[in-house]
Amino acid sequence: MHPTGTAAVQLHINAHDKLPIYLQVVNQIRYQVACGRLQPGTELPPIRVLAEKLIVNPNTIARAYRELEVLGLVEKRRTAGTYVADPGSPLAREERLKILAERIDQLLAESELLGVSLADVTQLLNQRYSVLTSQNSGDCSND
Amino acid sequence: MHPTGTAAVQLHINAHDKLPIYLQVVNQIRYQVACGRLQPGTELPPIRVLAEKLIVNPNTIARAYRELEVLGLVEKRRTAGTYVADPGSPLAREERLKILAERIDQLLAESELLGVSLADVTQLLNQRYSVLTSQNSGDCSND
DNA sequence: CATCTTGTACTGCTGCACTAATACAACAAT
DNA sequence: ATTGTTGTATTAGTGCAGCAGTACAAGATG
Repeated sequence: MHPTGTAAVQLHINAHDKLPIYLQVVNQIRYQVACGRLQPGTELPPIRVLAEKLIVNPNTIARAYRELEVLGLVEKRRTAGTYVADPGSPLAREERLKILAERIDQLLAESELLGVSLADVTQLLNQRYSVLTSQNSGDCSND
Repeated sequence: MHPTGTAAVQLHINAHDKLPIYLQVVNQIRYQVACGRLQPGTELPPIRVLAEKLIVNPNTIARAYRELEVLGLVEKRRTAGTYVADPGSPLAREERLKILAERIDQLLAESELLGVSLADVTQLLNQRYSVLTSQNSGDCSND
């Protein structure tokens, strides 16, 4: 028996949202992991449990967990549950950088076509960062 | 016969691309306007003509033109054709920055969720730039 | 005015993403 | 070994975006 039990992950799903349910789950867990609210080694709720709680099909949660696994954020142990992966894991970081590399390649491709220099892109990057961080000051609040 | 004729817009459509045809058209025209290859006042090909050239349905081109109109890039004169909108340089510049800002915002949101710092993003940006420029040297060139 | 060319509107088809229903496989606990 | 719990796989249903077929409205053109 586990003294800690599974994590009481707090998720809010909007069925009317244009974003797919499984992506809503993915994003919220990603965010909670990123901000430390869900710590490495924590066991996530079993697929069926979370599915029942959110009133969706288990397959939907399964897909979300699979996405998270690909992202290197969680680790599935066959029949023993799903756990938050060690963020310091080189493999996890490698995966994350790979994802970002794709986005960056797209960005650079567009910049090329628009005749915008790397320096301008960098400047715009910092500029947007400032704007976005000043808006999203609410960082990983606890309730 | 028109002395100037309609612009011989050079578009390459990939039917197998995951990106919708009408968006491929939109993007390519956006780029060509942004980099000055299509200048203000230029008449775009009639919907049917371009549709026939690309072997797609006129409605698909119509949708693309409508999107471009919403973006303020083109101006439709009821039954007299579609023209590249007037505010050339400022709008073109504006368009370019708008396009890049979108991509950059997506990139930053992704980075935040993945717990990757701005510094890392910047580093990765330069890294990918080096890789890509050593391979590709495509630009807004005129053939 | 008659006609041509332009963009528009409406309708239906198709493929795909998302979700669900259900049955299966594998390891842990006892 | 038996049982329970875990994730997995397969199949089908549903809604919608993208696209095409066709008929229409309206200004240009002679």
